[in-house]
Amino acid sequence: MTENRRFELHSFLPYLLNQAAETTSRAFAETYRSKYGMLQTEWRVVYHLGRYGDLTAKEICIRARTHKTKVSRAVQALSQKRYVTRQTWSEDRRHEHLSLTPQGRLVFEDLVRAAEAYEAELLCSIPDEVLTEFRTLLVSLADGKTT
Amino acid sequence: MTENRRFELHSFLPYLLNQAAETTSRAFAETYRSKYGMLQTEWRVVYHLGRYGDLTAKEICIRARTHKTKVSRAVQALSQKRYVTRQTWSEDRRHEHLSLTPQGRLVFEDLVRAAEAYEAELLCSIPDEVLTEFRTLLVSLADGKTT
DNA sequence: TATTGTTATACTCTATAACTATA
DNA sequence: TATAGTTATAGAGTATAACAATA
Repeated sequence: MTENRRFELHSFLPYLLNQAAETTSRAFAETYRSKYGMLQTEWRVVYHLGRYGDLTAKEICIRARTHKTKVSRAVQALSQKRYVTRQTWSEDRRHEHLSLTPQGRLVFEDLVRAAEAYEAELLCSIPDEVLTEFRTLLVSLADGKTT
Repeated sequence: MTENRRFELHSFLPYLLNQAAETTSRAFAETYRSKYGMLQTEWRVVYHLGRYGDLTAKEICIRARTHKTKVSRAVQALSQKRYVTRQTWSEDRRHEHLSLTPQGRLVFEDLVRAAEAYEAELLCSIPDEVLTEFRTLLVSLADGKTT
């Protein structure tokens, strides 16, 4: 900390991260919103079902670090849109197996393609080593580790 | 883009930025919230008045990239807390000059110290060159520049 | 007509508590 | 009792339109 450098909000990391997150998320959110009428948690649920196969709501909560109330409402919305089906498991009727419908799988595949293309565009000018370092730093900040 | 690497949400930049922004912002927000009962926009308004001197609401909107409705409500709240005073300008009665009260200035100084300490803690293990590069990247992402 | 600032409204995201049905 | 999932509610952030007062 240099004593004679004044504090600048515009270099303050939480502020910068917020601005960057807002800008980059908004553009992608516009994709799943306008094409499929989905919200953020819905996209995350579709992603996890598409990427890891059928899961219960509980498993999605853990993998996506998302609270059960959010997952519950997302699944309800996705079910109404016919992107996800729910089936009570006979051995323990508290669990529901969630699956993508064929239509839901198409949505998943389309959104993954869109996400890849969008990220490639965002990062086209950044060398791989820098990007790796950047991601590592973001993960450690996200995990609340100061080291 | 390597063809045989599957897309991972957990490396997707908007997702990572969101997580990092959430974690780092929450900790600092807890400071101005619990000590002074302030919300995010209120802290930003106090910061701009403390850092740049008296301003009109309009000027804060421009500098802080914040919509006038948010600034309006923040100023109202700060005025009730006696951190900010508002004075209509005689030459153009549509403008209001906003100033920190002495109490508001103490809040500003305390929060700037807290922000500096918090950021130092967040970044203690990151070399200066990396940090500079990191900030530059965040600014360009926040500005929506792909280059 | 244009500008500064306020009010109203709605939507998204986050967070928590209380509830159900099952076990 | 504990667990999976639902419903209700509130706070915070974002966005837009309509408005009043002033120029």
